[in-house]
Formats: sequence, structure tokens, C-alpha cells
Amino acid sequence: MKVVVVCGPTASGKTALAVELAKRFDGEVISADSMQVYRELNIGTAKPSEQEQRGIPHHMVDIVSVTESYSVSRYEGEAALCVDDIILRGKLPIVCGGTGLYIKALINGSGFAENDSSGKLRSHLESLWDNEGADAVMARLKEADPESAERLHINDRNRIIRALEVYLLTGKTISAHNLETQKRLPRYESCFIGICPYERPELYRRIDVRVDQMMSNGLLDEVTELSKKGLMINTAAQAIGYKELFGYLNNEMSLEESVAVIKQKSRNYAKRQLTWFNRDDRINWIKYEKNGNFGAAVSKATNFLADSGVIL
RNA sequence: GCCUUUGUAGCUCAGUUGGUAGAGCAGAGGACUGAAAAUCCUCGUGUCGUUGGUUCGAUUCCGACCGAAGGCA
Repeated sequence: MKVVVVCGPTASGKTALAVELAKRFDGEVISADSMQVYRELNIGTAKPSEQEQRGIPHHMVDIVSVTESYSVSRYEGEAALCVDDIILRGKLPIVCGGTGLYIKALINGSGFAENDSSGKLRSHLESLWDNEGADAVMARLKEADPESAERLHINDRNRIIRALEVYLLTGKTISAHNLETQKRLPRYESCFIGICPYERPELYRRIDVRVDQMMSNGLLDEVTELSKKGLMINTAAQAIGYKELFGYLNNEMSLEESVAVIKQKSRNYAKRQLTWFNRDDRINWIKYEKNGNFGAAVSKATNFLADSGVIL
């Protein structure tokens, strides 16, 4: 059984397409979205409403609280269980989302290196970075893992720290680990469908419109509630739409400004998503004009599924 | 109407004691293996408002004009 993947940048119409395909081909949706996993984040993550879900089961949504920190490796394991179960029940698994790394981890089966659950090593390395500077951390990485040190830019704090962390934890370099996992066969056979407007300005227009919709749907109330409860912490605090309105609530900027920043950051994000997906040559793209209709997209997607043998 | 300030990259603004200019943001491209809605890299020629003058040479100094903001009437 092949797994269907519907991907693309934010606000491009992934959800509607995935649900329609699920309707037609007896599927269930597995979300691949790093922010929709959080129960308390709804409007700002464009989490599909009950109406939008049209009775199709959606997995990997609302599975943790914002008080927890979620991560790719956890996603990889849990989402794979969902997919396996769907296959076992004879249904078509449809992975749908914009978090490229999550999709890759699920389909390819990355096999991430160990992590220190106590977080002690991480915070030690972070304070090393802050107190002694990037060069000090980089010097240690150069000794332990010259390959990664060569590859990583001196400013890329997250990756340098992680590379060193992996070495100290496992005694193996992250570069060796990556090399090894890249050789593995993918966990699932798959058919990738990407959806995106043909023209960049149209994508950006759709993003702006959607942010305005989120605001009229009560995003500010949602964020206000979260901030009252003091819940904007951990990874969830990085969510676009939340951190900006949090800034407004802290009197750092006007409401108008923060909405403009949300739009801005969403556009920047969409750009990064496209860079990620464009590199993946497995993706069959559905690119639509401004007046492109949904029916055409669905039939195009159906053709892709037929070509790759997902459906007969 | 007069006075003051101001007009430089799509936006906000530096700067050139006169030798045609540079940051941030935006935008474009790229990277990405346990934070990924994160993290990071690369890319800056624009009639220096218009027009005269001084000068070997003006975006820079001077004048006029046009636009903007503030003040006084």
C-alpha cells in the first residue's frame, strides 16, 4: 500500500485537496504540521474545522499540550503508528501538511540520533555558546566532528550545538549518523502531490487574506486566553500568529503592526517551505492560476495517483 | 504668506569635510536529520526631488522651483 502525501506552502489549499481525495478513495488524513499537534493552538494554525474535515478522520492533530515540547523524532514514531494502523484497516493513508522535515522523517524514516531527555547537556552547550562564544563551541566541534564543523556556518547556533550534542551523547558524529540513515530504504512507498499557486504574488495574496480571516475568526481572543494562562512557552511559542499577537498584548506594538508582521512572517515561511519542497523531485506539482478551479486540481491529483498505482 | 526642518534602493534611514553612495527591513535564491511556523547562508546602480550657478569635477556648496512635515501669522 502506498502512502499519499499532499504538501505545499501555507495557504495553498492542501487541506481541501487531501480531504477530497480521502472522500473519493476511502482515506484518512495524517497531519504533518509541527504546530497543529498542539491542542490549544487552533485558529492561528489553520487547523481544519469539523466542517472542513467532512467526517474524514484526522490524525496527529491535538495530540499534545502547549506546555509540552514536541519534536520531529516523536512525530516520526507516532505518525508511523497511525499510518500502519490505517493500512491495516484497509484505508488509504493521506499525509497532509507543510512541515517538510516531518514529512521526510515519516516517509523516509530518518532515524534520528539519540537525545538527552534531561536536557542537561543541551543547556550546558547553550550556556557555553552564550558565555564563551560561537568560536569556542565551534572549536570543540572541529575536534570531534571536523566534517560537520566544515559544513555548518559559524552562526548556525542550533545545528552546531546539536552536532556537538550528538557526538558527546553517542560517541559517533552526526555526519556519520546521517550518512548511514540516508542509505536506508524509505519506510513507505509514496506518491507526493504538491499544490501551490503558479505565481508568487498570488500565494502571498492568499496568505494575507487568510491572516485577515484568522483575525476575524477570533485569533486575538485565542492568544489572549493562552497568555492569561501563561501558556506561551516551549516550541508552541514559536508559532506564527501567536508570538506576534503576544507582542501586541505586551504593548510592544500596535494591533495593526502585529497583524502586518504576522502576514510578513507567514510569507517568509511560505518561501522557506517552497525552497524545501522544490528540492524534492518526488513531488508531482499542481500549480494553479488565480482562477484555477478546485475540480481541475482534484482530477489532476487523481491522475497522479493513478499513474503511480495508488488507485486503479 | 513668512520661518524652520526635510526630499538618497520598494520602505525606514545612514553617508560623502566636493572625486556619482550604504545599512536594516522587504524581495529573490539557497541550506536544512530530535526547536523546523525553528535555525542559518548568499545577493544592493539607485535620474542621491527638479533646474540653474560655482568648480577640472556636485548627490555633497549656493540660488530658484516643486513636494512633505512642523512653527508663526
